[in-house]
Amino acid sequence: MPRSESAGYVRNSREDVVSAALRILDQQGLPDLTMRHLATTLDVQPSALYWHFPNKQSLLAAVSDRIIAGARPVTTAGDWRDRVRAEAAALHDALLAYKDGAEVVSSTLALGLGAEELQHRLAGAIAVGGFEPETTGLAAETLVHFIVGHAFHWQQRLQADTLGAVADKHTLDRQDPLGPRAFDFGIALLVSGLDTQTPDPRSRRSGV
Amino acid sequence: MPRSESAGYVRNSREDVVSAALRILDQQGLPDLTMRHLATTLDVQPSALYWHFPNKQSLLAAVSDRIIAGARPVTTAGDWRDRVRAEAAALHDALLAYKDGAEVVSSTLALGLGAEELQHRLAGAIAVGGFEPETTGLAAETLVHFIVGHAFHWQQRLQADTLGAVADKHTLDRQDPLGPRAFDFGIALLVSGLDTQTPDPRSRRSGV
DNA sequence: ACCTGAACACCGTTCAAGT
DNA sequence: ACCTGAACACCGTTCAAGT
Repeated sequence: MPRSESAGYVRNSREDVVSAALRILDQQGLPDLTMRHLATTLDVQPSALYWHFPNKQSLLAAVSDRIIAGARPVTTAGDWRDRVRAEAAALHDALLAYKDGAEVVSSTLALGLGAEELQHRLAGAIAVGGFEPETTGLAAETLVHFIVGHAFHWQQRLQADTLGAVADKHTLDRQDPLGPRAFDFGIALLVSGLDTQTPDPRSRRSGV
Repeated sequence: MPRSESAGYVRNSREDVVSAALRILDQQGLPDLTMRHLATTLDVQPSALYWHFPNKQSLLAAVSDRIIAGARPVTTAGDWRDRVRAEAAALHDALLAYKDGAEVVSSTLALGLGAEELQHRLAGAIAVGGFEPETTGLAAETLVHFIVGHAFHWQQRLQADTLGAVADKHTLDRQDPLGPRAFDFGIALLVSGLDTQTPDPRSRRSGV
């Protein structure tokens, strides 16, 4: 919350701005997250935002970081496969926790402006399996592309369904009856593909 | 090319508009692909574009379809694994053939407005392996997310490097020394994960 | 069948100045 | 340390009308 002091205007911290941006994102969506709209909800002129951030893209990067930081922590129980699955699920849920969250993170990630924690958490889980650092990094990158791509796609379908006034209750299931299963399947495919490279063949598993 | 006839203005077909859009995309990039700029290059008022497309999003969907249609055909030689790898490589190259191509296709795909050929081609290759239709569809979807996500990320890094005036010639390799290998690795991971589910276990392979 | 012309309701960003 | 005020250079989209 912005603290008002002796100045004749509201004083916001950088974190206040990010919080307000997240509120707009969640309640209205990315198209309504404009610098002007954001300024209005903060009771401030649009130009004031440029004291906190050099441009909109870096504001979105900060928003991305907060979305990823919201991913629940994961228990360290189980082998590397269980941990990868748990991290993947936690990050997936974090992307879905805010409207258009996956899209924001997707673009920030592509621009290389943030959200590195996504990859770090997955790499940490994979590393438990004792893979080569290079293999670990490559596998984490692959998982990131899948997780973000899936969440982006899924979130859009959810919203299209919400907006479709005429659509009966089963439209969503018909256009992708595999919706929720697609995520588990993709993760299973990647985990078993990685399993194929386990440094210790004695612990290798078969089947998905 | 637009044909001019007896009317007092240029007459463009829908395909002329898409071609002009692709030219802007490739030469200037997505941020410069505005309806107003596009109209200017076609010697037309912005409002004229709305006779061909209901909005910008559907124009971008048509652009996406053309980008995907540009993917080279693939030989039908080899088993399903070879075909999947070949299709994946062809689609990857098509996404990279136009500046910001992956980003355009990514958003179109998420919005469910086109680019279905991407998934169809991959599903066709996977189907050669004789998997259940549901498995085939899920695997194709997983591949699409990875391919598009990787291409998007990679394309942005390429351009960031091009723009970075001060960056020495090895900046790109340093920020992702695994760049070109990441794609092959991801595809290998997915193919071997899928291999794990081969209906005929006698043809199963091990190792990546 | 395809375009003009004019308008509406917006954008992101800069910069000198204020407190 | 954080904001105002005013401006610049843009956007996508609509709609009645023209040929």
